[in-house]
Amino acid sequence: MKNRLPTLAEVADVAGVSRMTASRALNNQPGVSRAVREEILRIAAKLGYTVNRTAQKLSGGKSRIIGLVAIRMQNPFTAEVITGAVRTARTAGYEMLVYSLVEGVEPQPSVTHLLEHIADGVIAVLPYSGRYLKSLAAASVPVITVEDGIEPLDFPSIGCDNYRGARAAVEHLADLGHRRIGFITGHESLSSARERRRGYLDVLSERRLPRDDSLIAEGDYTQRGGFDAARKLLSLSRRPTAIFAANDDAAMGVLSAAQKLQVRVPEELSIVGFDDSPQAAQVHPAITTVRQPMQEMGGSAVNMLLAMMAGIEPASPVTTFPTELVVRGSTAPPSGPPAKRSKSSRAARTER
Amino acid sequence: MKNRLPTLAEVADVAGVSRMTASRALNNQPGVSRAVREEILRIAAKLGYTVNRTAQKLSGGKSRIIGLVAIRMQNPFTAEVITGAVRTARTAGYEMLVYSLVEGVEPQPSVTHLLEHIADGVIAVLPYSGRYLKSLAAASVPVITVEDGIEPLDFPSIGCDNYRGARAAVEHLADLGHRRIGFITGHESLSSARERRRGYLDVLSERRLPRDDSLIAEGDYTQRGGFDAARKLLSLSRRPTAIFAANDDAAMGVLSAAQKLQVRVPEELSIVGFDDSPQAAQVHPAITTVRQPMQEMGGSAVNMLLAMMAGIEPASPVTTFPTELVVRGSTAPPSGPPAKRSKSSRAARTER
DNA sequence: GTGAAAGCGCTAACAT
DNA sequence: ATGTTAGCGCTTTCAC
Repeated sequence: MKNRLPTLAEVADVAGVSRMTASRALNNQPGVSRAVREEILRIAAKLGYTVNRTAQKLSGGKSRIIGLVAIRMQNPFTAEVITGAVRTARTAGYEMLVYSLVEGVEPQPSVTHLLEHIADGVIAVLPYSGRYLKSLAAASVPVITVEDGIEPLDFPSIGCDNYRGARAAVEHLADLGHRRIGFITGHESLSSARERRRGYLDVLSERRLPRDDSLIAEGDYTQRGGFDAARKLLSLSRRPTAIFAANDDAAMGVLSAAQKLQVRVPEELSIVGFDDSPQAAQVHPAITTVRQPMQEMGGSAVNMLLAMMAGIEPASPVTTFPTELVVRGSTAPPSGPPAKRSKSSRAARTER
Repeated sequence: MKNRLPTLAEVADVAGVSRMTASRALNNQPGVSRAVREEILRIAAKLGYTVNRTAQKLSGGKSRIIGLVAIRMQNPFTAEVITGAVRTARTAGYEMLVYSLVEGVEPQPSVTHLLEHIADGVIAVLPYSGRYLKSLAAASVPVITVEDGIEPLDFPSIGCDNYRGARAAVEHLADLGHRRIGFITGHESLSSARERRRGYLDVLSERRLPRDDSLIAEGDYTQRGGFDAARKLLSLSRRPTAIFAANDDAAMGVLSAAQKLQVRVPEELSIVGFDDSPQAAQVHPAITTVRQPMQEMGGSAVNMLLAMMAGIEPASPVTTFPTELVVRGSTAPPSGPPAKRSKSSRAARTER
């Protein structure tokens, strides 16, 4: 623990060359003879030398580090994005460092300064709010945001098609024959939440399904929020036969609530979520959901960042990934006494 | 994005002082008149200046950054430890940066070099295997490990009392009157898993409960592993009336399996987990578990690291936190036809 | 191919 | 109370 880490100078000394030669050899740059280069590499390995990337950055070079800020890195969406980003970054020879904001702990005035000093580029997985946007736009290194919702802003960002995803979810339920479809909202301050709600409402009116505001319950993208909202919906005198939750965490809360209230899923209640988080596939019944390719989105963020670092601005600031409905055990045609099935249930069968 | 970040020199220039004076003012060091100090602070704020902590570190000072390496930062144990660590670090004026290893992606030869170059100390949340231990022991900055299992090694580490925790879990089931208690193991390469198993076996023999190897199923601390193991246990001709899973993820897998096989919990099957992960409280029924204070453990790691950075070695290398049984809905006395209740169920009542 | 000089942003140590 | 010098580990630029 008191050991100093080996430096370039030490490697150079042992090899009997200048630091520049050692630097070139270790960075795969031309201008070093084969023999000398190999000798240097051997010595570096023996000494356990690793370049100090912050010194590299300080001296005007690249650190080959990508920074990532996230607000709650354990939430499934963020975690998956990070995993995808780490994978792609490492493959490209970059390391990745995460700066995690924790609720209730005041961060730096600028959430990116720390990473800007260290990294060559920054990925922000943050709710796309004005609070953070300013510091992102003024950054000294390329920044790209990954969000499950994208405002049409002039800022490089990656997201998914929330509106169509939500439509697919509700259409699936309608196709199955459901007519009373509840909705649990996300954080309405997020555009993803507003888009998903819009998708829900549009399908309702297109299919001429009754729009009943009591079927819309406030959620906040958390499991607990989904649980509470579902309790409300399930205690209505005419309760919904299906619930579309704005994300998988909330959908899992719905499932818990149903189990607690002894409402059988999917027989008495169908549930659809959004995200395709790993957890959603693990519960029983597994949750039908709208998949967004979170790992790919993280990987794509890295690739775009790499391009931006090379001076290539993205063709379009906003990159939208398509979503895909994943049908699992939590959805089925309605079957309780209140449901009247007719041609709608036949439609379901043809579609699937 | 092309903006350079303001530097100390700029602040000093605007204030018309030397860089040293600016540095002293910004770091709350003595030797600056009140008036000058306030002026410098004002200017720094206006310019949006933030100190470059890597330059601070490079120049021989402290970066006031704590690094944390973790192997899968989204697993509940790690995530909770990180949250606790971030909270404590920020409170102490430190920033925290996470280096996340991802399965299937080869990391640097030394997993800590990168962080050692940046941080003043490193917290490792890694399986305590020889693979990583070497680089930790040889680090250039203080390192402490947080693990759900601790080998008795001469290395600063924080863990919990897995053996007693496991005992409490199994005793709880025995007290309730269960006699056929299954166990789903963790990764047997981890000492936490071996300790929990030992606790299980010891209680079995102390209580003179039948030891039946078919009641022990291999798990790996994952939900999927718990699911598969539970399927095996639940398809035995004489299946257990209770299952103790080596952690909460596995316990949630057991719950899924039970629900899939229409085995009612807790009426026909009691389930106990380990960790008290947030998720375990959110499912239905909520899972009885052995709580280990993960956030506190993370915070404690930061505090000990801070002390070590100040030259104070921990009194004992190993810090063990106590565990606590948290009884929730997933456990109840056995009641199915196979169970014969007698004095054991009475014992349960007296104890609880 | 190889090396010397200068400097990135900052702070100890030593001035004044 | 304030400034100067030197140097952290590295890379750029410009020699040879």
